[in-house]
Amino acid sequence: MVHKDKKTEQRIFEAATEEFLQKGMDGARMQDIADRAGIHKSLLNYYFRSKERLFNAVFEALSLQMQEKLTPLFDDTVPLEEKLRLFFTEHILFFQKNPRLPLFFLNEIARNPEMIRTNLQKLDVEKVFKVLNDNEIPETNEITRRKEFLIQILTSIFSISAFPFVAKGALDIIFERLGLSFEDYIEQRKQFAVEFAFAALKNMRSQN
Amino acid sequence: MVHKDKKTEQRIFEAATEEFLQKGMDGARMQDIADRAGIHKSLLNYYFRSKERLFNAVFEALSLQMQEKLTPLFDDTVPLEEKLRLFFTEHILFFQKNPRLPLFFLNEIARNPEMIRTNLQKLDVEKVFKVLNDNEIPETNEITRRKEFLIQILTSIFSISAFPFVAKGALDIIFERLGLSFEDYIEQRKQFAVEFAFAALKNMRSQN
DNA sequence: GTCTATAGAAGGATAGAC
DNA sequence: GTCTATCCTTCTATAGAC
Repeated sequence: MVHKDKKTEQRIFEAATEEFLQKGMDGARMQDIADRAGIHKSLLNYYFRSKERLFNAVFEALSLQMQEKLTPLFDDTVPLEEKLRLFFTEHILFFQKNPRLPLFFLNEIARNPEMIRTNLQKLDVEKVFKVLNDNEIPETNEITRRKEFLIQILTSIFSISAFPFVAKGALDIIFERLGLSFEDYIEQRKQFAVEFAFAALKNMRSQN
Repeated sequence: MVHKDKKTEQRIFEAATEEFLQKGMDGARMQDIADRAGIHKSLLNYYFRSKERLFNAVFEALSLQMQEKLTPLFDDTVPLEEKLRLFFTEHILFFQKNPRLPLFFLNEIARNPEMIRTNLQKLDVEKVFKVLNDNEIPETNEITRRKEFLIQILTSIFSISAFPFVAKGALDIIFERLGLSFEDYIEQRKQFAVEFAFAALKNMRSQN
């Protein structure tokens, strides 16, 4: 529930963010957003005109937030292992605070790629490549092959921190039967992710 | 579109599977399912009584299919690298044929964990552990720590093959800007996944 | 088993009073 | 700016003819 003393527009926006994150565009109800915000349904249309516009406002803010948090740039002088540690720490902490975000994000993109495409104009893809330095990537001959290889590595690294949150629902069920807790698992993952990724990169380099 | 010569019930079921996979429970429309099947809307209720029951039937069949395909058991005599190759080949091929399945699955579980829990009674969690042999897991002292460590490894391995499909929508946009294709990326991943996971496991073992 | 017709409910959006 | 009342559309589900 959103606090009463904030401006109505912001209360609506925050309530809508919660509702959309939890139920997605299709599952979210304008009535439920109004209830969360503690205001009348018709005010949603007064401030944001339609459900679609309200959703777009929320989605745009969230994807901007993700971009800022998830594409950190590292100095060349930072050693690889330390770089991975910073990378995973930042990612996992962010997802701990926003556990529903990755699944929401991927889901809405899949459901409506055309609408989303216009919302992602600002995404600076080149920045993603700056996460690793040249000397940390196994050598290859051609430029294209190298780009493809880098993408394989980056998606693998990213998946190590993002996937547990995307799969949280399924993992909760599995962990319950094994007597484990998701929270502990995530705490351990901060360390494990570094070791796993570092071991992989170190070993692949020496193989090449 | 589903073929006319099949039994109505099966045509409905297949049409519903397509619709639910594409739009999810909330976004799917009974009218659209009927259109896909080429029959009248009211027949959906005649055969499956309600949207919820139709969804449950589809979900149960899909999760059974996933379980069968995604928890292969390996012989102890198969070497680790070969085991990983078989594992990733089977997973990625399955996801290539059913690219929407992982996102659909994780999404529906997140949206409705209670309803889903009853649908997953048959999930044999212990089988998941049989993917790796004892001697392929870095050594730890306590039993619990060991179980936690194994889960870290298995979720990492699983994410390497599943995450690209979960994130397909976002990757499509990124790849488009980089002049890469998702299909090529997946083909390359069959080989890359083995190398990455093998390198990580090999190096973590020697570290311990 | 399949169709037509329609009920009944829910959800998004707007008009208008205050 | 905020609320009440209401419209209109969409969607699920059912009744009943064939």
